[in-house]
Amino acid sequence: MEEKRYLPHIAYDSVIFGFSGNQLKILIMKYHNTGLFALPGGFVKMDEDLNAAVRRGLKERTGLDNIYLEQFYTFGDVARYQSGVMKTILEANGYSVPENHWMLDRFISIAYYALINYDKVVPTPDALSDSCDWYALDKLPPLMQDHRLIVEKALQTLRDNLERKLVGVNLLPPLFTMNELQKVYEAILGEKLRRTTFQRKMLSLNFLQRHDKQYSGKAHKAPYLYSFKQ
Amino acid sequence: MEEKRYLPHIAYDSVIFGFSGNQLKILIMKYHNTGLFALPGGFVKMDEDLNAAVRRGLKERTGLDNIYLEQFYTFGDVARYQSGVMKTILEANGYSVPENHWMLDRFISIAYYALINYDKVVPTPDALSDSCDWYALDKLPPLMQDHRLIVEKALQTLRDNLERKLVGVNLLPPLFTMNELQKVYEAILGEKLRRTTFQRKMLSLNFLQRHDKQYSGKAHKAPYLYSFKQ
DNA sequence: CCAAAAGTGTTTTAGCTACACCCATGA
DNA sequence: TCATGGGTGTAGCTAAAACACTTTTGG
Repeated sequence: MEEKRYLPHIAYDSVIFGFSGNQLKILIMKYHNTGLFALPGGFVKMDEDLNAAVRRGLKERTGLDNIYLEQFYTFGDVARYQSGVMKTILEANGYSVPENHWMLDRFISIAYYALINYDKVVPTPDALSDSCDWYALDKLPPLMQDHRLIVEKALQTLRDNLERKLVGVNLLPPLFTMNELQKVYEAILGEKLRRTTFQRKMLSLNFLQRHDKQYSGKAHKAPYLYSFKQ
Repeated sequence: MEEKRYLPHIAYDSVIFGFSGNQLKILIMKYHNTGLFALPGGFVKMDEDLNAAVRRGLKERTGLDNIYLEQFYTFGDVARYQSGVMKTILEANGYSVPENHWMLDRFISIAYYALINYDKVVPTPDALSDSCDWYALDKLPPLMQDHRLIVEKALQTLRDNLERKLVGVNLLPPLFTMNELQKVYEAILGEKLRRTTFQRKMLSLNFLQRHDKQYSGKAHKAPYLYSFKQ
């Protein structure tokens, strides 16, 4: 955490999406003894690529490599930064903070969103925080600074990209039912979709591989299992 | 240009699109005595919003306020920066540059694209450059650092946004013919479009206002003039 | 046999393409 | 009256939506 190891004035924040219980959820950190909630973020080392810094942070918080990751906006308003907030966090962790500490400066933040398989993640807090947990999008705690805005822009970008990119492959396990895939789309779009239309559209896109049926033990026809081709 | 006025390690670059002679063109600067070509860019003042810094730079280079502006990516690789290039530029302008000059450090660059009305612009070079001129996209000079990549990503983003955003309104004068609008779309997409299909699609989108015909003096039916509604 | 969910066949609708035709204009 | 480019009508095709129907499963 000492000065000169990281680029000053530059940070990143990540909106990490997972899917569980038919809901879209994101990872939120809680800082020690402050009641402050924040997106997982971090800094860029002097000799480190920006994208590599974000992947390093994701690895630390989720334990996962090779995450689907997309940069979507850089937040650079002066007003987004209040130096008092960071001072509170550092002092609550027992650091004595000089007035000119580099972490109290103004920061620009490059924001990314990530899509991961919920079941494979072990959320891990960092040194400054006492928890790192999943929160459903409609039950987020109040977030510090402009992090709420960052989440909303991430979700908007994800919606805009939904038709162009293969989103499901990153949020679902290797085998899944058509109904589960539909629930992912509904959670992202925030609206119900027609079952039959959805099924035909997905099949027509020709990226699904059909496998044996799954017998759920329920009193109805067993659904096929699917995986993503290639 | 002195230290402490600008945020270190942070720059922006802008891809400024204009439309003329049925071609898409962008503004390129040439640095004094170096043969180096670059995108118009700049730095962010300590107490200035990032977006405001970019608008300030655009105003200086084009004379225009209220430009259509969109941030599309932040370039943060270590390899994008070679300190020798900036040193060459500064020395060619008569500055004696100490080894630890802030402009020789590694920079992250936030990239924007702008859409402007070609006819309203007076391209203006800055203190370090001896020209600021329009270049057609297929006749760009070799650009320094990763600026070529930035241009290509800007064009790709513009294409992706073409269906979702009102692009023509920023590139054309207030009154224009359907044929001129089609030429804009063709220049952006890099392909020919069908005349009749294009006309009907644009009219069906319901954002065009039809005005009196324009008598061109040519030996054929005079086309209607259009403007964008609202 | 029934209820519930899955899968598919059929009809309807909407949008796009291709082609044709007519119109207006100045030489 | 001719060539040229502009505007629109129409038939045909394709993809999506809407609806209905059948199938499979466990109680």
